[in-house]
Amino acid sequence: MGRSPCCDEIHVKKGPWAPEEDKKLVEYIQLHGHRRSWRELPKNAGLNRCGKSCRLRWTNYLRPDIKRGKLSEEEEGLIVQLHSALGNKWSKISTHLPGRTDNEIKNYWNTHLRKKLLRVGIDPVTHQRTTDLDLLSRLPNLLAATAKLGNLDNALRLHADAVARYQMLKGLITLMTPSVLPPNTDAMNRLGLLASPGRYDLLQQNDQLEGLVNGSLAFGQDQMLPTTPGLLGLVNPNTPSSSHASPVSRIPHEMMMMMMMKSSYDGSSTLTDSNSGITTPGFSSLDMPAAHSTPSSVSVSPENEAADFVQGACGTNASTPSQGWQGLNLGEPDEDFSWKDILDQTSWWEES
DNA sequence: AATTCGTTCAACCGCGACTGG
DNA sequence: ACCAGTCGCGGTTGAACGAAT
Repeated sequence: MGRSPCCDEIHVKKGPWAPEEDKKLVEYIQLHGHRRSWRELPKNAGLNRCGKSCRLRWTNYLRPDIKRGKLSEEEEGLIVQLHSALGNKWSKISTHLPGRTDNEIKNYWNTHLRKKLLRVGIDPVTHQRTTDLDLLSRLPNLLAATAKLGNLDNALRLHADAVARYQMLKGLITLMTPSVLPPNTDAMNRLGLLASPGRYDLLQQNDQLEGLVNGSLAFGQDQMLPTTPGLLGLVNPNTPSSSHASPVSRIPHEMMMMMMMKSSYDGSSTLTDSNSGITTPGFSSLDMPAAHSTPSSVSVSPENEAADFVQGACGTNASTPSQGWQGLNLGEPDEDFSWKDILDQTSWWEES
C-alpha cells in the first residue's frame, strides 16, 4: 500500500488562484505565519486548497519579498555561472538571487537562457562550446554528400566558407592567447570561454581544422575535394600545420575585431577591447542569432545530417540559402561587409 | 477576421529527504 | 531502527497570450 497522495481530498480546488483566495492566504499567513503546518493551513484559513498548493502559491507568487519584472543582465549572467557550477539545483541557485524563486529561475532558464546558449554554440547541460567545431570536424563527410548530389560548385563554396569560418575561429583563439595579445577577458567572458573548458576543445581541434583548410583532408571515401585557388592561398602552404606561427595567428587585431563584428549580432550592446580601446558595436555574446551560428539541433543520422546540411547551406536555389548553416555566405551584397570582404582584407594582410 | 503556431509561466505531480514519535 | 507524515525540489503540463499565416 503506497503513501496516500497529499492532495487526495475530494472537492479540493485546483488550477489558477482567484484574487479572493490570494487575499485569504496572505491575510492568514500575515496573521499566523506558515511554520506550523502547510497541511493544516488551508482548513484554518478557509481555503478549499491542499497545503501543497498553498505553499507553492505563497513561495512563488504571494511572498512580499518577491522581485517582479524581467531579470537583469547581471542576474542572467549569475544564473548561467551558477548553473554551470551547480546544475539544475534551482533552489540553490535561487538563494543567490534575492527575490527570485526557484520556479522563476527554472522557467527563465528553460525558455530563455537555454536557447541563448544553444544559439552561441554552448551546450546548456555541460556548458561547453560544441556545435561549430563539431560541425566543422564533420565537414568532409558533408562535402562528400554535397558532391555526390552533383552540386560541386556549392561544395566548393562550402569549402571556402569553411576557410572563412576557420579564420574567424583562429582569430578568436588569437584573441585569447596571451603570447600573441593580452587576453581580452571581457570578450572571453561574453563568449562564455573563460569558465568553459570549451576553449581547450577549441585549441585541441586546431590540427584537424588546419588539415581541412589546407585541403588535405579527404572528403568522403573516394573523393578528394579540389583546392580552391585564391582562398586556400590565404593560408601559407609553406607553414607547417603544427607550427604555432600560423599566418592566421598574425592577423592584426583590427582584422580580428572585424571578424567578430561579422559574426556578431546587430544588438544594442558593444564590445570594447580594453587593450586597443576598439569598440565593436552590436556584440552580444548571448544574443548571437541563429543566422550566424550552426543549427542548434542536428539530425542524428549521417545521411539526414548531410541532406539537411546541404539543403540548408546551399538551398535548392543557391542564392537564397534558407536554413542550416546560414552564416556561411560569401555573397552578401545587402550587408555592410561580407565574408568575402574579410577574406579580401585578410588576403591583403597575408601578402604584405 | 479566423485559424494556427509558438512562447511563456503559473501550477501540478511525483519522488526523495527530512523529522518526530 | 523503523515508520508515517510532511516538506521541498525538479520535471512537466496546459491555459493564456501574442505573432504569423
